[in-house]
Amino acid sequence: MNQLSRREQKKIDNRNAIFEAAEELFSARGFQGTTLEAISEMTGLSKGTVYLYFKSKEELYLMVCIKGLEGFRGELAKNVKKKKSLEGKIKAIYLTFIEYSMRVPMVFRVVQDLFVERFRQNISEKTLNDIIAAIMEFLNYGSGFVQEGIDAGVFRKDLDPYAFSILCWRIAAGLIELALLKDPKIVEHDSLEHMFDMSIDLLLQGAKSD
Amino acid sequence: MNQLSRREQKKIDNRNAIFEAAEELFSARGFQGTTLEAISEMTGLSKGTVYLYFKSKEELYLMVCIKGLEGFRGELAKNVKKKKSLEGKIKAIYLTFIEYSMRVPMVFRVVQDLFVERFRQNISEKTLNDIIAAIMEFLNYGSGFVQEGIDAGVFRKDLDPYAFSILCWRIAAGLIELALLKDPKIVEHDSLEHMFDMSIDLLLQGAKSD
Amino acid sequence: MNQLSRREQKKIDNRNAIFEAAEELFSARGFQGTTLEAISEMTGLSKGTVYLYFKSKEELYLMVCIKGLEGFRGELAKNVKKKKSLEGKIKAIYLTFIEYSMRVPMVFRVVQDLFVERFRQNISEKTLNDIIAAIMEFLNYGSGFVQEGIDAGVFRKDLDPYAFSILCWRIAAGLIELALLKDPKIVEHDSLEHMFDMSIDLLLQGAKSD
Amino acid sequence: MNQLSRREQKKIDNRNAIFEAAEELFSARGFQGTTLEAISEMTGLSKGTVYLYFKSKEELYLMVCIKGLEGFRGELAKNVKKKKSLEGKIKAIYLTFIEYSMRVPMVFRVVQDLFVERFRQNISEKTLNDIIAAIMEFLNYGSGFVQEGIDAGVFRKDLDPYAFSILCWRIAAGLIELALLKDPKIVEHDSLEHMFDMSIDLLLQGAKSD
DNA sequence: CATGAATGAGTCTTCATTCAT
DNA sequence: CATGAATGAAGACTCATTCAT
Repeated sequence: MNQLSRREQKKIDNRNAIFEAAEELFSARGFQGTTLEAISEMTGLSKGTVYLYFKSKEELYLMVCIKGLEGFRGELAKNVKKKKSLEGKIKAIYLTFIEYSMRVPMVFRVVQDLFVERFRQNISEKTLNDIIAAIMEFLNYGSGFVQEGIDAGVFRKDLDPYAFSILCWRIAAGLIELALLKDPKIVEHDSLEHMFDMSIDLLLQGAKSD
Repeated sequence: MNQLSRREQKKIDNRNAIFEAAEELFSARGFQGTTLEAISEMTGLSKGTVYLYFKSKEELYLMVCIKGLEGFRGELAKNVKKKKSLEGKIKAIYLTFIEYSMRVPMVFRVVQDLFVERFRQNISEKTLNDIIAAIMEFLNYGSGFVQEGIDAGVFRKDLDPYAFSILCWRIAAGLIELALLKDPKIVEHDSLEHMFDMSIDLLLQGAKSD
Repeated sequence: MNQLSRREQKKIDNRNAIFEAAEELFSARGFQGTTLEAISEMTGLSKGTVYLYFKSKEELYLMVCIKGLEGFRGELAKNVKKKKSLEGKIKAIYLTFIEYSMRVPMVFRVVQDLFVERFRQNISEKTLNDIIAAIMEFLNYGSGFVQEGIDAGVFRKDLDPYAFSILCWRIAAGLIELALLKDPKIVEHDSLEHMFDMSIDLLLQGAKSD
Repeated sequence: MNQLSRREQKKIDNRNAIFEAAEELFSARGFQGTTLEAISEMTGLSKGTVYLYFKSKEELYLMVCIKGLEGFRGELAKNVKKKKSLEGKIKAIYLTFIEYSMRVPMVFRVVQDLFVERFRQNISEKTLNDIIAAIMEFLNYGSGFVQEGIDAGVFRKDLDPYAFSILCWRIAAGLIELALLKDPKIVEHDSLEHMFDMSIDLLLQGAKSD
């Protein structure tokens, strides 16, 4: 049983090693730019071994995306639950997205890429749709709260909840991109923290009625 | 001399043809996704000919980026000059950036790419700095007007002009990314136009004093 | 001893299981098209286990071939014995060959394969000669009856018994190839049954004196 | 013009070299057994070059098949025209098939392979259908003459022309396979020639009324 | 200058075989 | 004996780059 468990552990370790290497490489070099060779080198495993754990480069990519999205989903639910007010919940979504993207940039990068047409090449329609569906789920999650706010008279009647969610998402994404730059030639980190708050406050303020 | 000038003209035409094909293809398919084959097909010139004008695929890419930034600079100056009010000028910068990015996505792409490690690998330090300098120049250009606004009492005294510029830039970028998606699975184009206006109005409103 | 014999039985069972899976797969998909993976899956045994019983994929292939030829030999003897008349015996050989080939295509395949250079490459001279010897044994077996027929005045004096056997063999082979096509795009199975009978009747009629 | 023609000639030569190497290799080793490496080595050209002339291994394979079938078609028409009698024409088809297969064995082998299910793996449905269509065209060509014979009262009324064509084809194929064996361990060439005539005579005799 | 044929390094993927457990 | 994870040598195919014409 000890022996078995050592073997099993090795398998799990290998799988994780491949996964993590993939996360890092896909995130740094994108789908096309990442080679199986690089993954195998980084893990110290052979190329063939990668195929024991994932049936193709694309599946591996999809797994990385999905795992990241699920991690985000969990964190989101937790943080939103903590807040009572509608505004607090919406703000929590916004800031959780930013905070999670900063902590697990791979997911952000990978979704960001998929989202830009040119990186879609070589990725199957199905994988694409799976991920787009996940994104839309998050957008709808946010829209729900916005709608509640409209119904409660807190937000403007003429606000399109879905459009507002997208706006928030894209603004956050725009800022995260900047924040992820390791080399802060353009802006310091302190200002960024400030921008995160400033931007969501601005957004919420704009959404409020009168 | 006539002969010579005709030949010279031909050279210029060829170079331009390659340039334009490259702009379109790099912008639609990215660096890796664009093949020399595609460029040569689109221009009607041979693959070998491309190498007479540019010493490598990468050099061509950089040339295209740089030219795009210069084009943007020109357009920006022109549009800003048209507006009298400070707010109008700032809005002009914001919207010119969006409009130009939609029309010549290449420029937008190159700047976005800088954010991603993988593109830095293929680009020399000098070129990188050149492009970052160009970006900061634009940011400072915007900051100038914001500062004017603060001095004139139109904008809040506590506004950081540079940070505000960056915020505008990133918000615009987040939206452009979405807009550049040809396949509007997530949002329709009409809503986007609306978002462009909504976002800058929101930003300016947030910046104003009181 | 009971323990031992149970273990021994298990060994025999495993060997047989591998053998049968190999027969089915080699016959359906050929040597190259059959993977160890498929064999191991079909038997429920691991890939490594296959190597405990056979030292390579090729050895397994040869074993399967040889066993098939022996099976055919047995069936042939049995069916021929049942028939009293010379013609009946010859017909029995012909039809047993066809029927056996349809039921255990592997045997048929291996003999056919011998005709093709590519299979000779992977097979040792000795094995090749063994198989050719087996074929000639069958041909001579048939020739014997034909010779009897000539001696008895039933068949034409000028008939070459060995050549006639070969003719029968090749005709049967030509038809079997067609019949083994699972996808009856070219001819339906009913017509095939008819062709089997038609062909041997034609052959025997042609062989008869007068 | 001399220069141009030398270049053009080189292209034609290369294409032919690839074609011939492919014919030989496909015929000797089958589709799966033939590697691009082998083709490139045999021609002295690089692997990449093969792809300049044929867009895939499969296309090359298809080309080889088609060219062979067309060569056969031409020869067939010529030889059939020479004969006046129906029986002569049918015999001409039969013998032309044999003679052509002996002279250009690649085509025979390649078609023979396609015909056996296991070699179909890795070959697209389209290629397969193209070749099956060509085979059926030949079969129908033969059937036409058989039908004429039935209508003219020369052949038995109950003869199925298409089935008879197939029978002839398979018998011929069975004999050719044997004849193509370079190493005449089983039968000498003289006997084979005799078998070719014997078999068609037998077939025609069987087809005749009464 | 222009061409485009040729190259060969590089990419994903498969699979027979080995070996530590 | 049995396992199945790991390997690495191919294999088909792509593409930036070169070079003879």
